[in-house]
Amino acid sequence: MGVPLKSDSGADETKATLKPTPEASEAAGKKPEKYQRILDAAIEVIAEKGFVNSRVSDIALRAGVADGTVYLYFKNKDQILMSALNSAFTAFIEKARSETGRLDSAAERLRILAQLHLAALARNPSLAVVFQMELRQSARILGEFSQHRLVEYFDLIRGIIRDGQEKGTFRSDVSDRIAASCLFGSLDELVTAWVLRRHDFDLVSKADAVVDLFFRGIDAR
Amino acid sequence: MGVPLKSDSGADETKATLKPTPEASEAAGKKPEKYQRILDAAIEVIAEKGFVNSRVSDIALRAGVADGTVYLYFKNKDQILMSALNSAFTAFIEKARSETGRLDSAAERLRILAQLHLAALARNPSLAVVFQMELRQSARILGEFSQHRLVEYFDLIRGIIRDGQEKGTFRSDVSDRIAASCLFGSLDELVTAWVLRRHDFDLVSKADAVVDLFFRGIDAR
Amino acid sequence: MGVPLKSDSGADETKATLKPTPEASEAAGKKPEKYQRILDAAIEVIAEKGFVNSRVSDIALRAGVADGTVYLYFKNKDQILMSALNSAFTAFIEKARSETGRLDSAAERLRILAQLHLAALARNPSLAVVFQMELRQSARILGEFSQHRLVEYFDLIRGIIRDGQEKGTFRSDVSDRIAASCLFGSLDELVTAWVLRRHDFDLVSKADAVVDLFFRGIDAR
Amino acid sequence: MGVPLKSDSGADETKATLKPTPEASEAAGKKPEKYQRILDAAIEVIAEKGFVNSRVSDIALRAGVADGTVYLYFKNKDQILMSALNSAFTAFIEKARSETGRLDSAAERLRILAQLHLAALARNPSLAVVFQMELRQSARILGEFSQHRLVEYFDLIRGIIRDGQEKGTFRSDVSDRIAASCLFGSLDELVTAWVLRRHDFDLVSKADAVVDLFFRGIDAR
DNA sequence: AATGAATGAGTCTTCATTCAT
DNA sequence: GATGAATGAAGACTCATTCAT
Repeated sequence: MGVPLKSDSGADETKATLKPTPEASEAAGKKPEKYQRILDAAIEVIAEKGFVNSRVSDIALRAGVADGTVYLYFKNKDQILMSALNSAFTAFIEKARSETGRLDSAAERLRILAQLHLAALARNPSLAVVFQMELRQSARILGEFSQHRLVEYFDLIRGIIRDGQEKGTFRSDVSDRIAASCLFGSLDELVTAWVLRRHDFDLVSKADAVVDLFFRGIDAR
Repeated sequence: MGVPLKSDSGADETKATLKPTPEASEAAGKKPEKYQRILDAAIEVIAEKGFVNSRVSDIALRAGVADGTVYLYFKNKDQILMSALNSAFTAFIEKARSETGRLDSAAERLRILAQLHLAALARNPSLAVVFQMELRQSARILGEFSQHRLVEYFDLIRGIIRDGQEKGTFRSDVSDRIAASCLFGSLDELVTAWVLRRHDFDLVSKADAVVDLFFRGIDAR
Repeated sequence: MGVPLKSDSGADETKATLKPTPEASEAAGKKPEKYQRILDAAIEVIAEKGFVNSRVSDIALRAGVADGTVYLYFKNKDQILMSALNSAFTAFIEKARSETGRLDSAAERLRILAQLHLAALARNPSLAVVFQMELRQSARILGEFSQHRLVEYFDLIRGIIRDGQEKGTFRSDVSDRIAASCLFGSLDELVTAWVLRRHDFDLVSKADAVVDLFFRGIDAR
Repeated sequence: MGVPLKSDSGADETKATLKPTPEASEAAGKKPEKYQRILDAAIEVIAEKGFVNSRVSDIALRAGVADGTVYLYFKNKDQILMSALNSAFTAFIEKARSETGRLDSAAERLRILAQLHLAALARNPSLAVVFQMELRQSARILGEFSQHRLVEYFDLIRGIIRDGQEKGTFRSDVSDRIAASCLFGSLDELVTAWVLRRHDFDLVSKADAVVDLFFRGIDAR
């Protein structure tokens, strides 16, 4: 799974949409600033210890609030992870759609997408850890959330591929679903390796190699 | 990560090597039959509920033994998962090495590898779930096990790719590491989709499409 | 072993020093009242059933708190016993030092000490049971605690004896260590008998007989 | 409490009485040699780890028998400790009675008794540990055993003291019960110190000093 | 008689969640 | 809204004891 995203603190012009609408109704009348602080703390803590090994009190401590305060902003522990993944995802998807939308070439759009994917995670290593390590779990444990959001992302990729196929840029004898799986899987695996190897290489600079391989294949001819 | 494997019940001619060496010395003087039964039960239960949500008593119940008996064969709950991943991995790697070893063409070896990868997981859906969902977790939670074993697999793939590059079959302007990541990631993502979508398509039959895409790329020309 | 002490509820003028310093820093920001309640409950329960047969839930129940609450005040079950012994010991030693300090005659100081020893345990029969029955165990099981605290008490006794020897009140041909052992052992045995015979005689009133026997032996004439 | 004794291996002419009648009927038709081996192993293990921390399997291992075999000779774990204490006690008491019986002077009998007490424990340090550390526990936990056996010992001491009082050797204004407590307590405390200080002094040679102190106190003149 | 694999009852401890202040 | 002390359900693990061989 592993999914690109962009934390609260990064959006440019999309920021306005994200902050004020903390993808839920939880943070009703409370200070959204504290909501975000808890979310950021949660991502850090979960990245360090994993979701199951993270105590709500750890998160509260890191966020500088009391344990009980967490429950003013989140229904339960699961919702914290959910919200963190969700908000990051939303930010990423928004940006991905807007950035790729202004391009014509399907190939160029995929290249940009790959760069955004890697850049989003490279920018926030903690979030990257959470996405690569906790998302699959959550897929089954925390319900269908991730699947829905991932499907959005997959649909974006598949749409671009189909577009390229219709325009004759891409081979049409390949299922767009499988092609999307391969591209996503390639990027995802790269991020996982980057996480497991503790960021010992530059992630974003690998985008071109991956996309190039995806485009041209490994065959010598 | 997601990793192919083959449970006890699957090996053909390699079976002899696998069964008698239940990668552990734990089950010293006890019946290896019971060891395997607990392992199989564990895989099923973990596949259904996830590792953290699986009770040792669930596993014991499924295996038809008393709770305490589990601890005659495994040091603790973590070791059960560890052993399951490990034994399946070993079985897969052995088979992969032997099957690919008898081929000359690097391309053909990759194709076979992809088929084995998908077939191993398709054959044992529970194990597939465990690998796709729990392995990354375990990478961080249960220590470095999975990384070491995965590296073995990666090295196998990379070796074949480098061989193809040296023989001129594959492009040499692509890092073997990145290429291996892409191939593995593509297969892995396919399996994850298959798991999350509850096996609603035939996994093994997709091997050719993935390998073909990996070989030739998506570019129309 | 068996050691006199005085629980929270008994100090006269020394109370102020004892209560505010519940020899622990554990119960940081929590109500010290609850800390003491758990300690008292623990002493009662342990006195009745012995340490190993006492459930933490028994203690919690007796203290009128939830099981988990015990762990807000004590690190684990061992620490409960530790703290009980320690706090009682501290209270006794303080009082013993202050009471004997205001006397001149070594003989008189030993007599008072013996009375305090017996009185402290007679006053809190549960604590007496714990001291007579659990302290030796704890010497080996819970670490060196009891030894250190007992040494304090022995040193107090030995100091008085040496003083008497120097002043010519006591025979000098007797090792102060052995003499202290005999006096302590005599008192301790008396308390043990009192405990095992379920308090069927008045403990404190035996102090004079014991001291008298001890004196007529060690007295220079 | 702490009680003198003499392990199986030490009795001279009393041995015959002890071995063949392993104070119970447990070892019915089994080899008494194995019974004794288990008992000795138990004493060693319990001395090292304490009763509660000793596993039956530890004892079996040390005795060189299977776990289940222990239960052919002993009803349960408690009975092992019980039997160990009991058999040692019986051996000691028998010897004490016979040795003191052949003397006339009450003073001399007490002196010999003290020497036997210390010698019995000094001879078998493991047993000494068990007696000093586990006996009080067992007094309450394992039932009334120790009390009954201890009463035997106390009665022996008290009888000698009363005899001395009647003969005018000892002061009559001292309760024989208290005097016995003091003598026993003094010896017991000495042994405890010897155990806790890991045998860093010679135990038996202290007998005279203790008895001397006791005498000069209780002596009519 | 001896074995030792199997049993399963028993308990300490953790930690998400609540709620009185 | 914020706090954090209190709650108590839940579960991994141990080990005395049994019994089929």
